[in-house]
Amino acid sequence: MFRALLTSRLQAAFTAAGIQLPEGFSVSVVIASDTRYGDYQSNAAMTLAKQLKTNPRALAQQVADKLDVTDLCSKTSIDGPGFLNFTLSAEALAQRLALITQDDHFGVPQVEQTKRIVIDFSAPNIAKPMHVGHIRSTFIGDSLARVARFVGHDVITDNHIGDWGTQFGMILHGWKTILDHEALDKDPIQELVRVYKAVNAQTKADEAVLTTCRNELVKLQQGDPDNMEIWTRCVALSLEQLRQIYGQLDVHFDHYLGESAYNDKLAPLVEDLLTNGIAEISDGATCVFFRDVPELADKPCLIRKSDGGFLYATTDLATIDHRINDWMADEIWYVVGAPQELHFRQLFQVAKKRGQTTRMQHIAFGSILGQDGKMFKTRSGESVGLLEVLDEAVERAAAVVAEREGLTDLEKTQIAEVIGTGAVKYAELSQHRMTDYKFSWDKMLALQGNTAPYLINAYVRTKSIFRKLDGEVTLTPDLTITEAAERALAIKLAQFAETTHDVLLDFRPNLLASYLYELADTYHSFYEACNVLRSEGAVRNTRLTLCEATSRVLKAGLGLLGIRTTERM
RNA sequence: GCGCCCGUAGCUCAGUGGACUAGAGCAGCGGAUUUCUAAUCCGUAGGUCGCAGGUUCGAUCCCUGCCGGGCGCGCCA
Repeated sequence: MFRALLTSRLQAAFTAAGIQLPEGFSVSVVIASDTRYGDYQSNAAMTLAKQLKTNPRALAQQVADKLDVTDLCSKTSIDGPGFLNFTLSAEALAQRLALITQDDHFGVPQVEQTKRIVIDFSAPNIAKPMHVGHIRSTFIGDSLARVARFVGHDVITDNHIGDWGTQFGMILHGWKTILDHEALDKDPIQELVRVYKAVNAQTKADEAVLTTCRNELVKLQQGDPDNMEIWTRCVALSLEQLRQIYGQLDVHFDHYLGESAYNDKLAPLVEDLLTNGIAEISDGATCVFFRDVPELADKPCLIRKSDGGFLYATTDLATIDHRINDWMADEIWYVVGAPQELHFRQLFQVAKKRGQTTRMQHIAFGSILGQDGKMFKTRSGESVGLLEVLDEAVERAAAVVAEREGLTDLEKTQIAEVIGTGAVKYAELSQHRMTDYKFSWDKMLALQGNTAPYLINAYVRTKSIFRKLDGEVTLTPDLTITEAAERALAIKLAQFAETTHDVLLDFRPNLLASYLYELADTYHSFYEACNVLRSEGAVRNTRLTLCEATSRVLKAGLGLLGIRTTERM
């Protein structure tokens, strides 16, 4: 990619100019923010001059004299207080373009060191419907998994479903007293939710019910056959429904290892921690204290309740063991909401105490808020169901597709599905993961402007051109980039490589989303300015190559966001 | 009380690892098509980048304080 190439060339120029780089100083070249001066820029001379207390422009000149980029750039310049600017040559761009149309990875370099990365995301609870709150973890996690795989990592996706929580006390009691079997056959989750809510309400009114529920839970945890059977059925029913939703979303997991998978590991784990002196008993509960970590000094991590029950952190620790010991994970990424930041800091500290050096990363994200600006309450309050959102999205897309001509009903249905779900995914992924946002139907389901259909439409436009060619696609290396719109598109296409790698630097799919939007925007402008089919010779060939490259990058890029494309719309 | 995150156009949000006019979308206004299918394009209008200091040649971006909002802080997950 150009950024990496220019960076190493610039680095070499510093060395050739005999300039000693201070410890920790790295020469950086970035895509130009102001394209008036060039396509790439570096402020290395300015930042270095500051440290060395010399004149930045003079330093830049010294380096520029030694810079050898004639094979990449048609022009380099020193501007303003000492910016080094690079303008790519038409030849270099043309070469790059050809590569994008041929390379399996569209010119995106593979990582030098492949890592085995376990990504933990989505993690819905059994016996509860997925709601909009699951959108973020599911889509961000899925996208990061796709990007990590694409650049060469060995990724394991694991859905750590909540199949062993205290909610089962209520469900078990409800199952035995108020379950409607007919309703269960019809819509299992809906019936389980009804039961759960009903019992939950009972416990509020009657303490005795709460006690009964607790007893049911204890019996389950002790392996009571009846309760185990009910639990097994609940899990099976829920999983079936979950898989269906994931299928619709095109999200796939290598494993569905829920909390229950670690049940028999918890007691030995806690014993082990006590034996090693990592954990201690405090007020009857088993805790790990972090007295040497100031910010956690008064925030112990609880791993066993005074009644002997295990906790969230206990299961997570056992899960870490499994991922490290059995899966040989080099890294573990947790795509979980920001409110759980403290939990993960504690968890990682415990792992550290246990001598585990695997890199663990909490990829946090902000909350989806209701219209009142407060978090959707998953426990008591109402939230919007994920299925409901998807159905509505597909419906709205279908209304638009219905007016199109030349499409069969089946095609229309498929297009509406791709566009509807794509719109929902894009609405999430185009947003910075840390910002909270208010849930809005209109935003989530918009089909115009900066949305999935806008990007898919650009792809469709590339496809329709090749359809008109009717097989006559003979792209030759004979490229001449002359028009401004052609050049702008070529440069955008080349930046796919940088963007894809940047996504993983800070786990931000929205960088890719906004890149793809810009690419589509640039393509739409190119499309208006440069007619492809009516042009001739090398110009036509160049434009066709641009279309082909755009087509490939859009499809691949959207694919990395988990968004599918259609050939027509 | 302590900690974390956020505060950018009417609305919803990007962005900036320091450059002259801070970007999109939606909503508003004005244009473009007997097309390579307009879910498009072009133009226009709209912001003292929460407030106050500090560092710097230069800060929306870094530092400090404050204000506003969200979330978290021992037996839920």
